[in-house]
Amino acid sequence: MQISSRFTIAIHIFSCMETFGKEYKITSDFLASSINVNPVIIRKILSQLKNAGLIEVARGTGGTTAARPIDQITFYDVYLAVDLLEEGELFHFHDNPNPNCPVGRNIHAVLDDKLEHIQEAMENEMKRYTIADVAKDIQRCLKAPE
Amino acid sequence: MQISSRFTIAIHIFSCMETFGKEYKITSDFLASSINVNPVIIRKILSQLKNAGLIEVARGTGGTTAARPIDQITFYDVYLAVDLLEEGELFHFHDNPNPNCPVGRNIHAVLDDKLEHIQEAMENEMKRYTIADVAKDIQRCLKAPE
DNA sequence: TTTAATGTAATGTCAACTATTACATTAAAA
DNA sequence: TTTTAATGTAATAGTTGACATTACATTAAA
Repeated sequence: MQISSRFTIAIHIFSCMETFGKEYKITSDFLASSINVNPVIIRKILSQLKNAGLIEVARGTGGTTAARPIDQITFYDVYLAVDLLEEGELFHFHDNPNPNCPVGRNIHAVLDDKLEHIQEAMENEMKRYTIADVAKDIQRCLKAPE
Repeated sequence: MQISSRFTIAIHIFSCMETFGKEYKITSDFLASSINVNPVIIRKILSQLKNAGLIEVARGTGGTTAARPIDQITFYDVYLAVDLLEEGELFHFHDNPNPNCPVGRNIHAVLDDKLEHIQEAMENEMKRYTIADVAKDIQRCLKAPE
């Protein structure tokens, strides 16, 4: 199972906002064209980012801006916002191990902390990257000779 | 999107092999009863573990054993074996960013190494745990007073 | 030859992802 | 005030993967 493309799309959205925000109004159609997915998908993700307090979206007139400085928006913030986990658990544990079996009775207690450590390792690495890092690298690409 | 329960089931399987292997023959029915899923699901996972060279399965007579010392079988080995990733990629990147857009043209190049680092952080943590760690903790639970 | 396994094909249900159409709502601008 | 160009969201659909289940051919030991 892969992590949904909503995550990379969300990063792409922020990158467009940063790169084009001064020149263009950032609408769902504009974004859909750069990202190449349906505008309704974009609006859904924008809605999630808004609910997470990461962006502001103007109704009626349209347009989107970051709700705080982009060097304070980490990959982890975005990851949480687009709602990729059920109950915050990266691993889907099989639901009903047999309580009458010594292993079935204890497997959860024994595994849980290890799985948490793994999830944390991933989340901590996600916290190390910000939208600003991406925007900066995009700028560098644009300035570099083809 | 969560990581499939095939992973925790596989760990459970190894735990049963280690805990009960000397006393019982470890069949798919035996495992299915401890794990509480259909025996065919177990056989599918056993087949994946076998293909990855982690276990040996006896046809006809039945029974399963680890193919090498369990302190040399890491969570990462199991994770790879149960085939959770497409092309080894944890993140599903949106497929067709617009090549005519400066951001769309560069987003992949800019993001890929960051996503790899995140994936690696998770995988490295997975390599730190072995089946032996789990088996040992199960033993401790069994000895402890209720 | 019997028996108790594994291996696997076929089928089904369900949930999530992504796409798409349609339209009510909004707020600025004309 | 009307027009216009957005957003918000419901409804529907196709596709895929997870997991469940039945059925049965194959295997190898007893």
